Amino acid sequence: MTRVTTSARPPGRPRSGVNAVVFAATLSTVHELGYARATVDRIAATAGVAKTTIYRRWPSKGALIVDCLLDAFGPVPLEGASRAELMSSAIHWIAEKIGEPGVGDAFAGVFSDAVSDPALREVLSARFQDPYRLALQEALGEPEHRVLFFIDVVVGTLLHRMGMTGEPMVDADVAALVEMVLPHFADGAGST
Amino acid sequence: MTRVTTSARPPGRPRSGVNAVVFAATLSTVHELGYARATVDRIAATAGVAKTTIYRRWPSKGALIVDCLLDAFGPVPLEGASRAELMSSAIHWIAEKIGEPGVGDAFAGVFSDAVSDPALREVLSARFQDPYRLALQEALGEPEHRVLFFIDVVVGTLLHRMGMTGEPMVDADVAALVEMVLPHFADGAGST
DNA sequence: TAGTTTCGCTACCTCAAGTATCGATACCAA
DNA sequence: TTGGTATCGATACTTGAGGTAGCGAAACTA
Repeated sequence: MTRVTTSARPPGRPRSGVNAVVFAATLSTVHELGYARATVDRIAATAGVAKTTIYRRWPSKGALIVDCLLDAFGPVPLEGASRAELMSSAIHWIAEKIGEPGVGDAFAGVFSDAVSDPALREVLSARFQDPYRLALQEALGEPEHRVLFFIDVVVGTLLHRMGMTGEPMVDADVAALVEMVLPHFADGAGST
Repeated sequence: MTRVTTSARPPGRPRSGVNAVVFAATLSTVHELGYARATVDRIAATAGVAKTTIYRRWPSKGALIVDCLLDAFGPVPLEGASRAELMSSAIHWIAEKIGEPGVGDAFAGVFSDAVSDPALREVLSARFQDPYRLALQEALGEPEHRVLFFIDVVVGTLLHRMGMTGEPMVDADVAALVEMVLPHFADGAGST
């Protein structure tokens, strides 16, 4: 075991720490111009970075957006004494995140790209949805298909509003969403 | 009033009746290749029509898809003795339509394009969503914002499932969606 | 027969994703 | 100090798709 195991820094020039700058540039560009006009060229220019640098780190625009969203969302805050409080806070949390400038546009944009791009769909599902799904499964003690249904309803509703109107869902409607979803997922309800 | 009013056939060569053929070619191409790879070139080739003929009738790919969806969906069958039956049948109807080959892909695709294209969003909202919204408002006697919320939940959920998995929602989950939505829209409930 | 409009066809424009290459730079190890 | 390696920015390029322009031919009316 004379060789260093895994933590050895690889040879060559180290990467400069511009990921955070690129993420910020991505969100602001998407917010200003919309998803389709937020070209990688413009994002790179806004970040003060060469386009080739972005493609050296992310294999596609979709992968960049997914990483950017992962960075913007962070982990779910699964707080709340009761089951109802926990679900309510999770719904409000994601609604708030989707309402942040650029986040909802980027989410809806990459989601729509994924529809006709199986590879991107796999990335989106595995790297973005699965962590939240697993955390919710554990916190709620629900089987996988029920949590997937929960995510479909909450995220689908919020994205549909965002896509149809261009504006995030207002608080009153988010509250209505909570009121509608909670009884269906109360203990012992919705045995499907 | 010697001039012919409005019903005179316009001069020149009449348009050939290829709309139905183009719609069928659009759905089958989208079904086979997905939305992004269903280029106007391929759709035209499948329909046995020149690309310029398509652009003479529809100003953009998005407008073509919207018209194609209008043709595929047709009017909502608002049947049912009770209010619950009416909503249940409407939900099952749209779930079935979205599950038809090509329809869900086309819907999700044009929806995602609309996110970053305000003009297309306007077309989608005015020509596609509004007729159904008005019919539901009248049939249910609900105010506009409640019906919009209903549409967000139902369509958003179905499209999210379609976008994330590539497959339409199975019947059991559609039934769960009905069970979740109906109580919220029962008479006197959800006063938001 | 003249006028009008659509037809298919071909060529083209524009824009954006993604690739290739190059000299320069930053780091490590001998 | 010197070589090896991988990143950097910059520029140019390829590919693919939406959409347009212009042509002669065809179909209809008056």
